[in-house]
Amino acid sequence: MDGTREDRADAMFHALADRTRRDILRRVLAGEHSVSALAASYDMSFAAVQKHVAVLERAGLLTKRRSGREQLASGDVEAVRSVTSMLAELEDIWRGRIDRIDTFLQGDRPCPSPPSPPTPTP
Amino acid sequence: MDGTREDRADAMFHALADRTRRDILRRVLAGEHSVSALAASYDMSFAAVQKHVAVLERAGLLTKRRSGREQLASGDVEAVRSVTSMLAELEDIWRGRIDRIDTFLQGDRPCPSPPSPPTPTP
DNA sequence: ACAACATACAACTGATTGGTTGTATGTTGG
DNA sequence: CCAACATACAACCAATCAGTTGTATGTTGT
Repeated sequence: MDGTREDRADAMFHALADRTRRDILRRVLAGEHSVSALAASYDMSFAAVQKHVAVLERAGLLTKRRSGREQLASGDVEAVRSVTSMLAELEDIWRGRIDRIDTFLQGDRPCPSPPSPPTPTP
Repeated sequence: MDGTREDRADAMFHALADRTRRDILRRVLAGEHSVSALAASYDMSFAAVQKHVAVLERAGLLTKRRSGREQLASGDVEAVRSVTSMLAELEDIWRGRIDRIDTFLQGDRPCPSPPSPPTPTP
């Protein structure tokens, strides 16, 4: 049993499930920002913003790079794309349902239950 | 001040940030399932699964339809697509950064700070 | 050197979450 | 009718979360 794939999905969707973090992600996708520059934009403590940045970093959506005494955060668009591809998988599953209905209406084969994903029982 | 847009995003990403819920979503995107049929697939109580279904429903990722004594759940692919489009917005912002660098390298105009999204301070 | 800045991290709090059990309400097949 | 089924919902619990304050550590400009 692996789980690292699903763990990554957990971390990414969780990171995106907070509007402050989504806003931070927008800023760092637009360009590098130091943590304190980010913190200045929000009506909360520096430590709170720092934690949000850490959540985004753990999820891989953001990377940090030292520059003197500042820590410059930058959004990782590849990580965003990997989330998009997870959603694309969901769409594919849905498309599979339609295809199954099509073949059924054509009297083709008796609905051969699609290649269901690992079907974990957590 | 609205917030409903961001509220929807909160609900959707939160709903997706749990592997059991993602698994349920896969199943109901593939085809209708009653809540008890879903519950039978997981090693947790019926009530727990029922709550997961409710979270997905509140996020709009799933709709329920009564059929006799059963409640049939079906995945809403349009909602999945709306999440995809939120991610596409993020990618666009990133693309904007690249474009700005391009125009800068062309000595075009002095980086006219992109049309930053509402920039809320939560 | 040192004061101001940028960051990191620990400890605490209230709210939310994911899970449980128990109970109540409809629905159906025989 | 009624027993078995499908769902709903409340109350509770442990864990996690989002925020706070406080303290420690490294960096820089003068």
